[in-house]
Amino acid sequence: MPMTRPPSTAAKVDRRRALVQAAFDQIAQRGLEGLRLRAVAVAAGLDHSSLHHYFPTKEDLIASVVEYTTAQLWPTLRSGRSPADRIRRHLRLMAHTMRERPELFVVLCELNLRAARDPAIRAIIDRGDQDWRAFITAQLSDGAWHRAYDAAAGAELIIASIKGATFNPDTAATALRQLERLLTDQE
Amino acid sequence: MPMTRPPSTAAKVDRRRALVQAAFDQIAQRGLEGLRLRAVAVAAGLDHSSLHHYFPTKEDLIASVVEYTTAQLWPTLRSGRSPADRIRRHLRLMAHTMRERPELFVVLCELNLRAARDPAIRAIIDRGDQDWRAFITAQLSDGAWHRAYDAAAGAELIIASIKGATFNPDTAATALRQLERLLTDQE
Amino acid sequence: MPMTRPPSTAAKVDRRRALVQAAFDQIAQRGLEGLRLRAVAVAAGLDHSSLHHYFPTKEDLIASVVEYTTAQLWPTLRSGRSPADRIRRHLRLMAHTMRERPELFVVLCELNLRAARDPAIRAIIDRGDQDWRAFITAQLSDGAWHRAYDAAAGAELIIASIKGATFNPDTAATALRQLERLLTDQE
Amino acid sequence: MPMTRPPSTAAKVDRRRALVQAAFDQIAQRGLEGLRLRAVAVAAGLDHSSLHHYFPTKEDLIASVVEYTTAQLWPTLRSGRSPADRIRRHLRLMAHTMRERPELFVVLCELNLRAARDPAIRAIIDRGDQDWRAFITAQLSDGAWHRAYDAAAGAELIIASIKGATFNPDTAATALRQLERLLTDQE
DNA sequence: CATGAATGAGATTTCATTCAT
DNA sequence: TATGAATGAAATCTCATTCAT
Repeated sequence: MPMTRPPSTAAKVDRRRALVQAAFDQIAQRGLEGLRLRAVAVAAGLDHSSLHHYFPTKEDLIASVVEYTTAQLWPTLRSGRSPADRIRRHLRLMAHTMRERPELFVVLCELNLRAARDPAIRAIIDRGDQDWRAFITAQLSDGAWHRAYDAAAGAELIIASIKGATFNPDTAATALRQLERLLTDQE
Repeated sequence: MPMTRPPSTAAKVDRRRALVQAAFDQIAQRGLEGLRLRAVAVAAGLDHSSLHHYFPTKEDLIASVVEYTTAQLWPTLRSGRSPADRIRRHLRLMAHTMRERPELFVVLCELNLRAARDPAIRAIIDRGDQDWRAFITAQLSDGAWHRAYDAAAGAELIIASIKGATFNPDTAATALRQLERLLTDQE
Repeated sequence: MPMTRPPSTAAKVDRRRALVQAAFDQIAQRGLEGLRLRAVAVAAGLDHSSLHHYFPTKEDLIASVVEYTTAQLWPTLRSGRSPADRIRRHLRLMAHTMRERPELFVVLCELNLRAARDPAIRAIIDRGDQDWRAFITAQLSDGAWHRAYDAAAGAELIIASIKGATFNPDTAATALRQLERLLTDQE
Repeated sequence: MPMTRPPSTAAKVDRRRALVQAAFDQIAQRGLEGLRLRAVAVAAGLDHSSLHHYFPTKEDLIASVVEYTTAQLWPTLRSGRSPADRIRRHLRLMAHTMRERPELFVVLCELNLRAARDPAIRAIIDRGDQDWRAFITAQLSDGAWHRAYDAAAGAELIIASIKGATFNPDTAATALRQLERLLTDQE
């Protein structure tokens, strides 16, 4: 029983989006390992064969999920009046997001892990990480950080803490709050 | 006529160990997702069916790998003369191990991720984490840490940093060194 | 807003021709087994769905390829002043064509093979074979051949030799030249 | 309902043979294009998954079919008292086999055709062809053939005729008989 | 105990074809 | 008329697991 939907350009974009979203959800629930194209297609409301119309291969779909996921995160940057304020806001926003949208970090974690073996994913993630790193380093260099310290090293610590906090969602906010305190007490 | 070697208890233990080690190696190389029982059996030098003799199900084998992996890490604790020294040593030892035996952390990462969906693995890992957490908290409470801070929160930060540092092996040492500096400068 | 060109009859015929030619090329390169309608359509410069407008089903397209292919071959007959000369020319022309346009024979071979299982194709090919057989038999009966021999049998031999020579393009000319010598030495 | 059969070594060989035979039959009936592993497995009386136990990939199975098929043919050589007699017997045996076991030639034809695009098959077939060519050339050089002619060229003609005769099973015997007459009349 | 043959469930991918627009 | 989205059927291959031997 063929369901006919308006195949306008907008619809095509919607379909792609729906598929990516569905794939994201699946990864969040069952992990990259448990990602099944059939399930994704069903969740997006179309035949598993049609999925290949939009994403010829599974890797293509995953790549889109990587882009989608990282894109969700970076808009959280950039707000705040001073460098120190921006770092503070960033840490809190991350902790907040971990509570509100834990899937985001779960999926990111999955992707980070696979990136270790998949250059294609590695590339996309690295791109995002570069921006992230640059942002934090800039704030630290710009006064959010005791001059005696190395801004780059500080950025690595912040990034590591955030990534690692993901593994224990319950205590993530606590850990990041402690980091914030440690950093601001240096000023 | 197949030669049946007398399966002494020692030999049996050796076989199990070999299988777990082989599984660990496979996970390190190909990820949990790429873990194939046949490959494990071959690497351990026996038939894939014999593997089921020692580990009836795949999950059983993985559980043993979890135990093996965590067990590799905790002996690294406990050395050092003062609490602050023990924390310092711990951080450096972790950074050192990340360089020397990165597989340990790769595998741990894989297992941590799966733990999110697998209660059995979750339990084993949590057990290890408890000890870890307890050790760090103890040192922090015991003077390794500025009194104004919360030892438990500090422990969470340290754990998160270490776990997260795994994702970027290149900058792991830098990040942890920075954390160490931040902590010790509080004294 | 898609530009709809007036599909004049001439253009329509051209489109069909282009499709058949493209299909022929595909078969030559990838075999009947590797014939993909989408690839054909792309090669002919139109949409895969438009192809179905000209050839409702894959079989229809193939049938047209059969006709096209056989049609390419028979014009090579008929020249020469005497029966013996015509046979000689025919053999040489065939050998020559095998070198110059090997695809023709490759495709013919593919079609011959499928003809064994597909009556529709069988019919078209047989029609061509009949003319071919008749032509050769006529020449042989007409003096190109030692009277003691059976013209029909000779025709079968010639046809078999030519078809079989296709399989080894390198030695095709050699084989056919030998046949020619054998035949003419009988005169 | 698991069917348990004696998994002796002999049985294993039998199973492989059965699978190759079944594959051969399938190719004879439906062509290489129509070869379906499931159908082969069913015809051989086992699960389609078990087939992969014996032949990891489809190509492996096909390779075995190529060997099996060519092996069926060459034993037909070598009998006869004189070179001329051996050639005569060879041609008649071929014609006879074409009538009695036409599948042999159908399959060979399919394989020859695919050999044009598949080097692996090409290699196996070429090996057989070399022996065949050598045998015929030897007989021709050895007196089965008028000295004025080139033995190698004669061999090519014979091979081409036999291969080509396959396409028209009805007239194959006629064509080959005519070739025989042509050759022997040269003596 | 150890082995290898066997299975069944399932995953990705391909492709001819159809249906609205 | 031409397009591209959608479908369903099917095909190859993988893998954990089980069962005789």
